[in-house]
Amino acid sequence: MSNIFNIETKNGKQYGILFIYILHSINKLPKTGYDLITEIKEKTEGTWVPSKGTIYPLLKHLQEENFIIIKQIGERSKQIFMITDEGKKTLSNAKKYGCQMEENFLKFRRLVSEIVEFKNEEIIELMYNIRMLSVSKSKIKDDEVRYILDNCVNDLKKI
Amino acid sequence: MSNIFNIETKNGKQYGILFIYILHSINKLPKTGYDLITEIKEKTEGTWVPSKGTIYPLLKHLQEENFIIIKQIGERSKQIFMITDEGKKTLSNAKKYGCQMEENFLKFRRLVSEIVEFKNEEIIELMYNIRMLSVSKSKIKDDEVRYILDNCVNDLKKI
DNA sequence: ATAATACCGTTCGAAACCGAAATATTTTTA
DNA sequence: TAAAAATATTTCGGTTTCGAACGGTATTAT
Repeated sequence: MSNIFNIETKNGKQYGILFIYILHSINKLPKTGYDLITEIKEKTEGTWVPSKGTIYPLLKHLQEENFIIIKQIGERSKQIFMITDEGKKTLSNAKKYGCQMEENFLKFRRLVSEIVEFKNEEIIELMYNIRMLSVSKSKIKDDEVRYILDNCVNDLKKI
Repeated sequence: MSNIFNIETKNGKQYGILFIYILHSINKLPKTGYDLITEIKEKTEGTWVPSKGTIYPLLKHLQEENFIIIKQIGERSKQIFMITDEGKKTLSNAKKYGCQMEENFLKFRRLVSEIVEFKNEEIIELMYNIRMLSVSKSKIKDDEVRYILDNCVNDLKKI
């Protein structure tokens, strides 16, 4: 399942979603490993809670690769990490491929739709197209996308 | 990341997405391990390709648990699997919790959207409504749902 | 004042999955 | 006609992630 949540840049480098999220989050505000676990848990309402056995080794690795450094050490061996210039560059580069991740996820989700949602393959495909188009077109004309989706909701309600 | 791709039934049983997909797909048409790998690869356009090392042991396990049996053996040691009554029951039971996985996806997706800087909560919410309405309304009037979704796709394409 | 909980990090065995290598046969391509 | 590709399965070492156990301190609840 690695391809679904990985980004692969031009030079063949692969970054997992946790790798990217850590850089993304620390870029916004320096924080601890404990903070990151808590934040992800809250933001996904408990559906994704990376293990300590995953977070702490990965933070150490990010340090070794010079993407982050320890900004300060507080009480209880608290280690507050901050992003480096190298980390910012890597994050920025990875985000260029963010739509790749989005598309992969939507493709995977389409398969899941077949199992748990719709029996009609045509509707599955239509839903997939709406999702894909919404993401790409909203970058151009956000308002129009929202208007169209809102109309769709209203039409569906009338059934 | 187990919660995102698992369904957990009332009695605490957990089923992975691959487990469920295999039962779902074989329920529709008996097939081989090779067929399953190929099918998943095609349907997700290459974003998810379970490994042979994953599929074949899992098929063996499903057999041992009496969810599937070998319907026939063809050329090249081809093993065609079909679902059992026990398998159908388990599949049916798991599908009842399908919406659980959908909810998890939505929550996880919000985090992914933050990373890729697709910040439009309103569009995500509208998409969620469209999906919910489509599921429920398609049970009543499949044709009308398809018509409305098709119109939506066409409108989005015009942007 | 004490116990429970929350806040911190480290580490390693187990589980799940991957991917390569191996084996084999049939079909397609050059 | 021979080579390449596709169809098939098995297996196992390696990788990734988890989760439990461990160690520790500060805060909150009883």
